[in-house]
Amino acid sequence: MAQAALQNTDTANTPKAQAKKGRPRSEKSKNAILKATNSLLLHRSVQELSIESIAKKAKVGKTTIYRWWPNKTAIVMDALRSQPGIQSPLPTPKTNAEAVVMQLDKLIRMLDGNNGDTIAQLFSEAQADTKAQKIFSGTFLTPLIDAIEFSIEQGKEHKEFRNSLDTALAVDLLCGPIFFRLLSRPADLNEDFRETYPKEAVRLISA
Amino acid sequence: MAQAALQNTDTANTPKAQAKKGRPRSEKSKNAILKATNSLLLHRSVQELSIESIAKKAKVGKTTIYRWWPNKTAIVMDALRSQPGIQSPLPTPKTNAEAVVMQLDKLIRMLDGNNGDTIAQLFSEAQADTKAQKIFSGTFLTPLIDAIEFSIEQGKEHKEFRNSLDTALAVDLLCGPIFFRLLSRPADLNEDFRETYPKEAVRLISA
Amino acid sequence: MAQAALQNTDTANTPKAQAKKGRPRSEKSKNAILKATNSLLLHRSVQELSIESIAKKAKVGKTTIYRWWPNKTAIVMDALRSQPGIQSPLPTPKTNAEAVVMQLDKLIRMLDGNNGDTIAQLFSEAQADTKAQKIFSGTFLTPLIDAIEFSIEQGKEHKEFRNSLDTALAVDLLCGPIFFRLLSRPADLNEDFRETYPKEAVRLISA
Amino acid sequence: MAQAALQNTDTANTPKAQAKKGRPRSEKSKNAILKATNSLLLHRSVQELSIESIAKKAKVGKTTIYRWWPNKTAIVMDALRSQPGIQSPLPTPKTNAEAVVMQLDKLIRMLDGNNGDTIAQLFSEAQADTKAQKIFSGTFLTPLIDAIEFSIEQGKEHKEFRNSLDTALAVDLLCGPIFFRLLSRPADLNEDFRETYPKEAVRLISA
DNA sequence: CTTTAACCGAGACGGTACGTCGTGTCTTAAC
DNA sequence: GTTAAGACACGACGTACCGTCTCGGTTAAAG
Repeated sequence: MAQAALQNTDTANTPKAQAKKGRPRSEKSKNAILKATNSLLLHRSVQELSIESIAKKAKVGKTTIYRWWPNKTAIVMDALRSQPGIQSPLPTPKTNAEAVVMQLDKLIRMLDGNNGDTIAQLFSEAQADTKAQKIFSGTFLTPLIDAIEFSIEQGKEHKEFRNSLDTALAVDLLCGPIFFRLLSRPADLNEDFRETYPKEAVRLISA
Repeated sequence: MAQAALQNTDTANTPKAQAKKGRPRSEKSKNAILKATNSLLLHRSVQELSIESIAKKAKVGKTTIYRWWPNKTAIVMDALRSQPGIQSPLPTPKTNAEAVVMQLDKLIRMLDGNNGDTIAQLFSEAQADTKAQKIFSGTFLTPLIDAIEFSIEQGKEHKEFRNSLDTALAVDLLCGPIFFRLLSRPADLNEDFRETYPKEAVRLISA
Repeated sequence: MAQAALQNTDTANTPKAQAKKGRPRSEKSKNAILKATNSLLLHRSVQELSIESIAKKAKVGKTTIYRWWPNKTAIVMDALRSQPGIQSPLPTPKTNAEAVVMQLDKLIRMLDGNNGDTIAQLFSEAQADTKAQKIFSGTFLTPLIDAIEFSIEQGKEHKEFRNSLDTALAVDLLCGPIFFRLLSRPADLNEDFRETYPKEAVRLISA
Repeated sequence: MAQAALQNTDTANTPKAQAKKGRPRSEKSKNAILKATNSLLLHRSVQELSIESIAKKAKVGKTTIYRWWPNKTAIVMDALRSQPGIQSPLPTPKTNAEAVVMQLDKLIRMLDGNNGDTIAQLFSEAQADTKAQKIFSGTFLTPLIDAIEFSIEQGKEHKEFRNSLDTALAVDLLCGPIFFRLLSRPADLNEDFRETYPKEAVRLISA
């Protein structure tokens, strides 16, 4: 589901009883790094953000950063996730069409505002850097697409959508315009759009 | 019109007869720079492309590059434009709906292949860098959007599209899915998609 | 006496019966550290030798090293000492002049070969680092100088050397050339030199 | 001759008419670097001296340093050379023995004081680092040894020294004690030593 | 047919950030 | 209380590019 996007992944990786040796990871440093990252992103773009500046601001060694994150994209994704209010749960939808509407609404909400810029920039970096690509897709894009695909498939089974609907194309039709606005005219990704677009879009593919 | 996108701008800047003294701009250097840029882009991304590497490959002073282009984005846009076969003219469309289909077809054609990656990367850089933003929007995005908007407006006048259609939204609905594929699953931006999507999309907004 | 040089100092620090609590020092770790140090020094200089590499090679925590040795110089000195064959006893000399000759011969023997490089490098490190200075002087240099000074003083009492001989200067005259060769042309610190120099040097200061 | 030691070498490298392209080397930066180096060496050892600190103090890019000097040793040697008063010319000696005395006197003078420490440290670094070795030997040690060797050879021809004298050994006997003091008891490398040692040493090898 | 001025290549310049390494200290669980 | 493991803050390394700045040397229109 859409709320899986931006969900922290490192909660599930303590399978049973790891024989941990050595000094454990410092939660303090981790938090300082994420906080510093969010703070710096208020005034600069992801590309302008340097690992050194994060380390300096967080009063942390660069090594500590490199030890735990493979690249800048991964840090920024984690930093976004750590923001309170990102993970609001969706109310249970009655129909699959309604579920899609809610997912789109949530997506627009997430992309509107400061984080929108940051996510647009991450989307960007992913275009050039394979590593960033993987991180961004795996953490954000794939969960989002999967959730919508799932709702559409379900909707097809429940006869909410016609069976001839190409699921992949439907996802593009639903999400594409949102991202296109984000990337080309972010100012138009406003409340007005959020209120009208999701229903309109779902109506279109239902036809 | 769509063919305005990627159109060279430096044809219009010789207003009349500029009484230029001094050595004129070296066409040889200009071509060497654009050629080197295209050549380097075959093996690296736009972000990996450095001005120094262009200068070195083109056997040209860095100054010469900085004298004529404000930033990397501008060089790359020029380099793309300089490729033969980019500027194929469209056949005259019979209806405005057909015009839109042709424009979308051309867009997909342009984004499919090597240049697609490069354009995606330019789109990216534009997210962070205001200068790049201006160059990319002005040279590529705005002409594209304008052309489609124009066709839609004309179509509304000729009753091909309903008058209640929000032109801006229609552009997003038409172009968004294409760019979303480009950025999220570029492999799916293939010939098959090119043949089916434009008509389907126009059909949708005509409804 | 010269044989005091490179003599282990930690034999005297078990006064009687220390009521030691807790886990005793691991001899195994100690030996592993010294062995690893000697092994690493075969392929790299003292300055290139890192505490981390010793710890890794010896499969030992860095803490263990820092607990027992104050610095790299101390480890290396201990490692040199731990090599078999370093501590050959001198035969009893008949005269003090002969004693000096034997001490010089032993010194050259020690500096010739692999250990020569290492000692030269220790000598070096001592120039910059006060701690290293103390360790190196106390463990190697001072015992050496003291022993030679002692023999000369004795020799002056026994009329083997003239009374006007400046003892400190004599030590410089005897040892200086050896170290100068070591540092400037180590290849010339060979067997030939070892056979001729000590006698010649003592002859000179006897005049 | 001894005064060749520490003599700047970059005065002779403009053979005739170099077709110099590009921006010429900035003398201002060069001087700032050497000055900063000397200044920093007053309070720290050569090993403690970092390239970054030089760059910072001299307000110069690190690249500029790396462009012109291969390593720290080379910078420090140049910095020493650049000090005024280092290059005092020797008065013409009457005999070769006198020449040697004067060379030793000059050497002691050079090693006494702040620069002595620095040279001792350079001597040190040369023990471990092959590159440093070459620089130090070529710039300082070899010229010094050559000069003394030359005087001795001349002295042998003029019957000032006996023909059976081993020139290399003589150099060790003359210089060794000076360096040994420098490295082992630098405080004893004082004016008193400078006044008595050279004559005494030459007297010894003349015997 | 010389001036004159903009252009050109080369490459040095002060900077910033990179990702890595080693330092000496620290914090665990295991013995 | 020591040990192995290994995380920590810190600082320096040498490299790559940035965009700017001199140089000496073209090149062509203007005088």
